[in-house]
Amino acid sequence: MMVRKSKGLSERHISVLKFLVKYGHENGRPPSIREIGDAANISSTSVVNYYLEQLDKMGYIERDSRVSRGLRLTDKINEVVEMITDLIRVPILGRIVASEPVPVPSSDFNYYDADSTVEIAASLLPEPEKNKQLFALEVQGDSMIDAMVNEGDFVIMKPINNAEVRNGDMVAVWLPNKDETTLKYFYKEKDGYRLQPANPTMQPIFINKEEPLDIKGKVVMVIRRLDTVEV
Amino acid sequence: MMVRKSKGLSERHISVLKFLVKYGHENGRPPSIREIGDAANISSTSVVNYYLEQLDKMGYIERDSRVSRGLRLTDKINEVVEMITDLIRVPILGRIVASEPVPVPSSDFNYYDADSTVEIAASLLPEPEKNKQLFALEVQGDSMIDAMVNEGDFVIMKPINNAEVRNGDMVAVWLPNKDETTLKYFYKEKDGYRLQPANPTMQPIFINKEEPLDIKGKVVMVIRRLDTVEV
DNA sequence: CTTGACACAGAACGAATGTTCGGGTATATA
DNA sequence: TATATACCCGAACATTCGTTCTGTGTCAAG
Repeated sequence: MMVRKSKGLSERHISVLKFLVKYGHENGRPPSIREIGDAANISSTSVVNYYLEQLDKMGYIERDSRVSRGLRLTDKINEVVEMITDLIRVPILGRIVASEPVPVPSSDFNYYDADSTVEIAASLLPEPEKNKQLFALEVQGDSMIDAMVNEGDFVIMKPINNAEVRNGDMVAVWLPNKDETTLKYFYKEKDGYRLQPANPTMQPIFINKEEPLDIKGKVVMVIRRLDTVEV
Repeated sequence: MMVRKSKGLSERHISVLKFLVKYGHENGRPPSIREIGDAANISSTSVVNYYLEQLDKMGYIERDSRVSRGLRLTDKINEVVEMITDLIRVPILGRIVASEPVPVPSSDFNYYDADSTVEIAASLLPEPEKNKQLFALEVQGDSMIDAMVNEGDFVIMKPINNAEVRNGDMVAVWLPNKDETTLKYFYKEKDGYRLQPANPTMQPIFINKEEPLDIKGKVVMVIRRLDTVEV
């Protein structure tokens, strides 16, 4: 039998909320009661309704009577977002500094220290990025300030090479001629490449076709931890 | 009778798309066929279906057969966003510079030059801000750089006074003691106020309770025009 | 042991909703 | 004039869907 919790959200509440988030994300509309039942292994529509009433009273959703798919998640789900979001653990491979090449995942070996990971919500990632081999780099110093990225931030990257890059991607680039790593928006142009800083007050770098340029990865996310109290 | 357009979107297509955007924004779910009919003055569900089929073929929406509210807007609506979004014309009252007080709308007179306006999509504004007396200021120089706002940007503001400001608002403040206008996040603290720059690398300003401080308006939007080609 | 709250199933009902079909009108084209 | 096409209506139909009602089993408090 199911374990009964005295207060708060039971497993069923959580699995319903999870499904509401997932379904809405995938379909752009709320699910029907029967769809919720299928997903949460509830065989009776009345029981689904029973749980939806509770979630309504608890303030997690709002319902519209007699309207198909008439429910809406409220801001309160943010309070339990850890319970309902699927987290992806991304290994922190090292640091990113202007003066050094960025570490990249080794293809043949897959050992990562369990401690050095960051967790990111899968729902925040674009679909194609989800099950890729993502990795994280901690930003050291303020040398990435022209990418609006600061000391202590984590840059989540997807490994891609020079052939896979597309215009407008923010990429980590190693410039052998300058011995420099940089985070820039990438644009291919007539006679070479333009690397555009995210900070609009700063000037782009132009790279000739002949110059070497080594794209290490595409930035899919930047995380700035704010749990430390700021004055 | 209705004017027939040979190609592209007719008035009905547009009014349907408009309603899809509006309804989805307000209710968090797509409308039913009959709801679309009511909004677009189409009396027959079959005619609504007829238009939805066309919008589907044209790529503006995707449909799921036999599913209530089974439709979804695609990215292609962005191509016709000017046609389907309601625009609000906001008067440009002048410039904002660090060394001068900001212009504010005069309450007794309401004449604005028709040329000096910016148009913003109503859908991008929070609901309560929509029908307020908004005004725009063009940013001159780079003195607002610590608010991540640059030369040429437009700052859309809602006039509010010292009593209406709430913690976390980004506000335009005139500091008589310094003869300075600044854009900062506002926070009330024990013994005064903290004005926090949007740029995290810059330091906040602390204002004592006794010091004068004149809040001119709340920033509701910043517009950076990118239609001019950048090199 | 009785009682009542809780969690659940199943069925039935009616309203909401998508689909389909026959028919109608205006405009343009051959 | 004949014909095709786009646009539109109303009605009927079949699902989908939300709602409601009856009943069952568990468990803790009295």
